[in-house]
Amino acid sequence: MIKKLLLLGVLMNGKMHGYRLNEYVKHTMNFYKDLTKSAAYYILDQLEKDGYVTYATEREGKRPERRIYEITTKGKNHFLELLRECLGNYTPTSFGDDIGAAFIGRLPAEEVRNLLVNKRRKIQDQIEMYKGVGDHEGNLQYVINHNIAHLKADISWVDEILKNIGEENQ
Amino acid sequence: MIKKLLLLGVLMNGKMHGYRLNEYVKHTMNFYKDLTKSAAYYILDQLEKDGYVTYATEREGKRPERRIYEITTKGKNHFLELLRECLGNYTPTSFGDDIGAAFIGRLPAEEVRNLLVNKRRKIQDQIEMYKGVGDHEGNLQYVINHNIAHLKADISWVDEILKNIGEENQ
DNA sequence: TATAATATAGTCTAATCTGAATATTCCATA
DNA sequence: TATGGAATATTCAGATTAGACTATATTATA
Repeated sequence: MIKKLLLLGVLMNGKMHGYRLNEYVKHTMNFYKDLTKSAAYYILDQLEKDGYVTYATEREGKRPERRIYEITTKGKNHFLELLRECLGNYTPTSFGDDIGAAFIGRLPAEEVRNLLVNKRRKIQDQIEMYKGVGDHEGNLQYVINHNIAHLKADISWVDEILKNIGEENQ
Repeated sequence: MIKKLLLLGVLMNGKMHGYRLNEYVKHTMNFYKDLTKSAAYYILDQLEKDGYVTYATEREGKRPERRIYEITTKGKNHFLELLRECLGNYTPTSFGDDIGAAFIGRLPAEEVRNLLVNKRRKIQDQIEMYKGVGDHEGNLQYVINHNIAHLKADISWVDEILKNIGEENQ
């Protein structure tokens, strides 16, 4: 559902073929990491079956054929429906790293400390990455800020655990 | 992978049958919403095939048969491996709601405002829910704090957008 | 200029996941 | 005491996903 919204949303900007769509998501909407190539192609198929998009086949030089997807009127309406649903609801997020935290007591404090320092570094790298890309066009800036805010919350969280582990082990 | 860690982790506390495992995750580890009943059964099958768990079939009264799963030594080692991996790495999170935000300009500001107010309320409800459950045993408290921190970041984020939309539309 | 690496464009299979279905028992309530 | 709903316990078919694979073109490198 969210992935359909994503693909329809990109197609709202104009026609695009599958490969380009994937590149676009990968580079411009890089904050969303849950869409793989093949899933995108699969979803485009679904969207086409439901009449939300149509495609024309074309070929450039001797490269493989490609399908230029275009959103239909029905698709535009559907996009707006999905958008309303997305904006008016809250999608609860599961954090995989919570599972590790829940079982943290199963490893010696010393080892946990080292592991968490690594985690912290990787979170910091992500933050630098987002800061590095500079300003995005309008709405995307919201998304970047959102992700940075969450990453900072993660840093604080790791620090809280590190602090607690430190105290327990004196 | 994360789901295997979760199930093995619960089984580290002792034997349990599938149904009970699901109940446990649903109630005690309710911060993790990405494990459905049937997925859990599927993963238990996998774990059994890989020798990480064994099971004994039993029946209580005339209820359906059930499988009591028990973690093996191999399983315990695997659990620790997965735990190290989880604690020492950072799993990037994708926020579905970001997709909506990215296309926010496709709806009139007035409508967006109303929708976001709804979203905000739902986030607030989640926060109350977490605060309502009270103190958890040791490590789970970390996880609850983590989730509350993220929810608060979401509230601030929504407020930021609301503020911006307000200004644009004067 | 041969060779390697990357970009283009998408397909395919096997693994995984979801939601509905099954079948019994327990409990409340009318 | 009949009846409807929740709890127990899992299975199954069909939807979805991930990751490897195909095949050519272009660019970089030695």
